[in-house]
Amino acid sequence: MTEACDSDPARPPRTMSRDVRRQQVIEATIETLAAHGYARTTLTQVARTAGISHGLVLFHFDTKENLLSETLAYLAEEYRRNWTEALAAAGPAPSDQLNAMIEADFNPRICTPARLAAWCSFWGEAQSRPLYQASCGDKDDAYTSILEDTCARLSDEGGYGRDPVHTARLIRVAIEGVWLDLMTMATPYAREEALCTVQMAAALCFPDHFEMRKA
Amino acid sequence: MTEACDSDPARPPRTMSRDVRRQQVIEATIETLAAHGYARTTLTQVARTAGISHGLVLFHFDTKENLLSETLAYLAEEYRRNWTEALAAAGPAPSDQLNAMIEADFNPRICTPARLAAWCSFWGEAQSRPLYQASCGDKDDAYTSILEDTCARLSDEGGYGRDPVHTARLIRVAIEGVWLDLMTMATPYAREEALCTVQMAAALCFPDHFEMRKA
DNA sequence: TTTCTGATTGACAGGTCAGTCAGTGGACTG
DNA sequence: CAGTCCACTGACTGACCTGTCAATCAGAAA
Repeated sequence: MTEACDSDPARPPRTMSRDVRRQQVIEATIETLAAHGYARTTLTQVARTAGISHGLVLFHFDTKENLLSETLAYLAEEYRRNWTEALAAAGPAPSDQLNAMIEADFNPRICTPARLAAWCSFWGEAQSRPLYQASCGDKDDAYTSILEDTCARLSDEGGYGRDPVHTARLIRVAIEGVWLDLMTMATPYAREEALCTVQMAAALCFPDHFEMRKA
Repeated sequence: MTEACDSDPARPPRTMSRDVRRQQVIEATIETLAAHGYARTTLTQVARTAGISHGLVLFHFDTKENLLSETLAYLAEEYRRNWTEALAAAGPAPSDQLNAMIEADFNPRICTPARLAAWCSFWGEAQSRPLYQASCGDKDDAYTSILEDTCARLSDEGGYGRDPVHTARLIRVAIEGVWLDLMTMATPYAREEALCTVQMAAALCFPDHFEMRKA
């Protein structure tokens, strides 16, 4: 019985503020989804990962369904904020903005094995649950329209004459495709390698603004 | 006791009836996965879809786990045979072969909503189940190496100087990405439109051999 | 200190599901 | 016709999981 030393002043307090506890449970849910998959994610397992009782999980989230949909919303919002901030930090040139959006998707902070696996779990269930489909779809709708706009401006600026809708779609599906690779392959290639693959697509579309890097 | 002579065509089709029933159950499993998602796929639901008792499902497949992994193997084999046959039917030119492999992935027979949804269900669980990961991975390994070889020959023939590994990967992730679109979008674009997106990627890589069609 | 409030626990109820099993029925055989 | 085989059924069991609830506990307020 080596309970954490009661004298340790750094030990987290037994009770926590509502928001802190909720975020902790959501992070535990992401970990559990990644480790066991959607079908084997139980409240008891999430609670164990978070180091609390399963009753407390329901105290904060009412139902399992609600916990999962809030977790998805959390991931979607995290994703949105990530590329929004990257876009704001990038230069005004369309090529800089396009590159910023691409690189944002491979930011080590959000492109972790656990988060990718959690996304994949939700995709697998989304088809049969309109609630999830909405979250996944909204995430993409915003991203897509900005991406199309950026591609349109870059195409105009460089005189490429590309159709922005199809160009943006190609880049977006390339990103989702390498994500799927990173998730489902037994020994996936590096995140850097994944980024290069997408940048290769951009270089093929806009050769004067992107270079074909080799991993 | 001699095994039923499944090699003897004159014999009454006792074993064949067994195979027919098994395939029927597997098709019902695919339907159920698509309609309810992996987590809500129960033996009772599969049995109801197939119009039999749930005891019979277990009679033929022993365990639920086994039913699901056999369903995945069935899908993987169906996928493999589809592109293999397409390749055999195509002309010998690398560009014909590449186009055949791409078009095969959008063959209406395998690119149905139910099958795409079933694939997605398995992807969502594969991360936490080495058994599934093997089936998904093997499927891709064979496809990838042929695709890389075809890209290499096409690149040589046309003097494109493309790196076959990265080019093949881009085309493959584009395919997987549009598949994911078709699965997760509330109102996805047409299958024909998806095919065009992938062919656009091929046209960017090999402009003298593919044309940029507009949907 | 006492009181109050809200976080936290864990036992429990209700329900679902995978897997078991004894028995049924139809087809084939002798 | 009697016997055998085997696909097939459906009631049943044991395990597990979600959600409830009364009791407990920690910290803030009075």
